[in-house]
This record gives sequence, structure tokens and C-alpha cells, in this order.
Amino acid sequence: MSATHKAEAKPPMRDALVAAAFRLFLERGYEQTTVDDIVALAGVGRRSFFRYFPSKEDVVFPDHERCLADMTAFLAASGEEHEPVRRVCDAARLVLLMYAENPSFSVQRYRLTKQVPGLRAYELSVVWRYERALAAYLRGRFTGRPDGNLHADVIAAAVVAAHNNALRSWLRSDGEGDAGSTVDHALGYVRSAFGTSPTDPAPTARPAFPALPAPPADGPPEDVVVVVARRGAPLWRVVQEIETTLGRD
Amino acid sequence: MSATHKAEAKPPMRDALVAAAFRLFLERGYEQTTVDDIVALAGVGRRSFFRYFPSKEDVVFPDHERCLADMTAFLAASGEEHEPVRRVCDAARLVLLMYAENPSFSVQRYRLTKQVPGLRAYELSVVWRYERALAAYLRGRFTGRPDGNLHADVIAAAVVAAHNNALRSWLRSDGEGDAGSTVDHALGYVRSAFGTSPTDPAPTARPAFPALPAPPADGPPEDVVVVVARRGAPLWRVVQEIETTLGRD
DNA sequence: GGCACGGATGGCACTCAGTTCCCTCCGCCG
DNA sequence: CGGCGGAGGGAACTGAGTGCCATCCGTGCC
Repeated sequence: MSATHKAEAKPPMRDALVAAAFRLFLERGYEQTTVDDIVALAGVGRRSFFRYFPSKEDVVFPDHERCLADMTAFLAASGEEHEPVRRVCDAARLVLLMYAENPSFSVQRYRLTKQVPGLRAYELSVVWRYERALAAYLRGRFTGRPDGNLHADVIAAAVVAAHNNALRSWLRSDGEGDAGSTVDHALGYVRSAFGTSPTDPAPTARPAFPALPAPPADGPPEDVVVVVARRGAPLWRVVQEIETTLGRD
Repeated sequence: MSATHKAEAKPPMRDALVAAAFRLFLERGYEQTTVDDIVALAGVGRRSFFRYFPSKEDVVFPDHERCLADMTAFLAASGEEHEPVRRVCDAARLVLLMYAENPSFSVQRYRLTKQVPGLRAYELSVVWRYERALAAYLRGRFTGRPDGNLHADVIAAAVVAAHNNALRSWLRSDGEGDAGSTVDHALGYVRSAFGTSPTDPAPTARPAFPALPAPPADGPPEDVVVVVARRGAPLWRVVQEIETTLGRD
């Protein structure tokens, strides 16, 4: 097998293709560059390009597959002791780490994807896979809770949005400044919104919505009133709130 | 100008192409159907297809452009009197409405996009545009606030995620059941998480949980109970449900 | 009636991404 | 020495999307 350096040895081919591609993308634009141009500059056959990258877009995001695998592994390695929301925030930070590994490359790529609609669309599909990974983890942690899937999806989306907001602002500043703390701050907002105090170490597994009275099931669309109250609030307060609301009509 | 029926007259061409495309997509699959097949069945020239749809994918989502325009107009028509989070939730409902206009078509399309990666990617870019529209509106409303842009992005993402969660669950059930109330319930979660009491009718600066013991400072809404009732339901009935719920602990 | 004009359509040819098939080269093992 | 398997190269093909031009048709104008 000679596995000693087989898995480690980076094919120079792949890197050569990425380098050639970016040189051309930056100097004449993404759409103005054909795959033939890239392989010509790299001095390899056209067929080889598609051996290493399933599409022209993939050469722009050469390390997202690895990062996604890392994130999946990170989440799979979680245990009951990890608070779920905090865990997905930590997972999101892995993506930031990848960007921060090579700031100038990341900034160049950002400028590229900002201009080219096709690349933006591709990036969306990448981001979507991250989001699904986070949501899948949360769904697992929320099984049994009423609306567990809903909560998982919403929280995953919020985490991704916060992360991307911070990441983009870092990229717009040409990679200057502290990306880590920016992202931490953004994720802190999400954690505060979804019931995990940013410093809260580990709330014991407690069902959030243990016994929601089912809304009229397949009922009529009708006009509904939704009342939200913190669990443990005195009942009379809740009733007062309802009365106030209904009285408004 | 003869504007009498110019803007209203639907080109039969467009509809014929959509109909032909879906017949073929459903009977032999999206990727197995070429644009030439579609135009042959519709009995028109190939060039005409690309006059009506910029790409093959667009024929699968023939009315999203219109819906996006509707949403943008809806948001643009907002005033200071609208509570921002509630407003974007209402805007999201417009999308649901479009799906609900033609349930069987929506369900067929859902099955298609679920299977075809290319269509999923395309759908992501559509959803992304909705999300950006919502975020842009919120950013406008949040100008001046610290972290206004961050909050806008996160809330927009959460709204979209909640909406899509409910929409998908409705689509998975073949369009049976009440899509409206499902989406309302999902959006209620988002509104409760982001500091807007779901029943809060007015933008009058009223704290989210006015009558309840304050949550930890700038804090998380934390553990909440959501009660859904039809407007007009007898109050005692609502209270009874709440008691049942809280008593469960 | 004839004619000019503009919009809608059809058809052809082209580019380029992505795939299929097959070839060569090279290291390796028997 | 001969076979063998994997990495790379290359020709040819499919299909999406575009540019260009010819055609058709309704309208208004002379």
C-alpha cells in the first residue's frame, strides 16, 4: 500500500490548476477564461482538469469539500455534554478558520464571487451544505422536542447568517482586523436570541416545548392568536397579556 | 400604445413551453429532457425558448420573478407604523401564497427539485434573493442601531428558514392540510425569538414581554411556551390550554 | 392598394462546459 | 520479458446558451 505518503502527498497537478486558474481569473475575469485557457497555462491536458474538479466552478473553492468533511466529523464527535447551540457555533468557526488560513486568497476569491453571478450561485450551494450539516446535528439533538426540526432549521440558518455576516465584513476589509472576535460577536447574538446565554456552559437537557396544544391540525387558515410567555411565568401575567391582546381588537 | 390588453395578455407561448416542459420532466426526468425536446413538443422554435426563459432551469420556476417583485413592492410600501419583524413575516407569507395558488403544480415541482441537484442549486439562488430582499428592508429599518445589519441578516435568514420549513412540510404532505397556519406557527417561533411578541399589533415601542419578569438583561428569550388559539376563542378555553401545558412539567 | 416599419418568431452556426471512449506512458510485479 | 494497472492526454460527442439574420405579420401612413 505504501500509505506513508500517499494520502499526504498533494498532487502538484491540482495546485497547478488552481494557480493557473486564479491567475487568469484575476487578470481577465472568470467568464472570459475558458477551461482550455487554464489547462494551456498549466501545461496539462483538458481532460485532467475535469479529473480534479467536477466543474469549472469547483476550482474557485478548492478546499470546501475538506472543510465540510471536517465540520461533519466535528459534529459527529459531539457528545451529550455539549450544549447544542454552542456546538454548532463552534462548528461554524471551522469555516472561518479555513478562510483565515489564507487571507489574501480568500479576499481575492471574495471579490471574484461578488462579481460573477454563477460563482455566487455555486457558493450558495456550498453554504447550503454547511447549513444542512448544522441543521442535521441540531435535529438529532432536538429529537423528541415539539418543533424540534423547525427549531433546528431556524437556528442553523441564523448561525450561518451571523457567521457569513461577520466573515463578509472581514473580507470586505481586505482581511485586516480580527476575524475571530467579529464572528464571536455575531454568533453571540444568535446564542442570546435562541435561549443559550453566551456564557451558559451547559443547560441540562430540558424540553423547550413539552406539550404544545396542537393548533387546529389541518384546521382552517383562520385568524389565530399566538401568545408567547416564558415558561414559569406566573399564569395570571399570561392571562393578562392575552386579555390585553384580545382587547385590542 | 394600446395598453388596454398589452400588459395583461399572457403570451400563450410561455404557458405552452411550461406545460410541455413539465410533461416531459415528469415522464422522463429533467436531465433526460433536452430543450430541443421541449420546443419540439410545444411546436415552436428553439430560439423562442430562450427568449422566454434565460435558462432551462427557469422554466421550472416560472412565477418567482413576479413573486419577488411583489415582495419588493410590498416591502417598499411599508411605513414607520409597521413593526419590522412582523412586516418581513408578512412578506414571507406572499411566497407561501404563490405556492398555494397552485398546489398540485407546487408539489410536482417540489418532487422534481428534490431529486435534481441542478434545480436545488437554482432554487437556492431564488431563495437567496428573497432573503436579500427581506434583509435589505430590515437593514433600512435598523439603520442607526448597533449591529443593525447583523440583526437584519440573521432575522431575515431565520424568517426564510422557518417559512421554508413549514412550506416543505406542507409540500411533503402533497399539499394537504393548512399551509397557512403551519407557516404562521413557524414564523411565530422566529418572532418570539427576536423580541417581538407575536401578538404585538403595533410598532409602539413596547417591550417584547412587558408584563413578565425581565429576562437576564439584554438577554435571551430563553425557554418559552407558545400557545396558539383561534382569535375569538373563548378566553377560558385558552387559559385552560395554558394550564394544561404548564402543568405538564 | 402599396409600402415602410417594428415586434415576434424561426433557423443556423458558433462557443464552451462537461462526458465518453480510447490511447499512451510509466512504474511495478511476476 | 511480458503483462498490468493507474495517471495523464486527446479526439469526438452532447447539450446549453448566444449572435446574427431572414421571415412573417399587423399597423399606420402615403
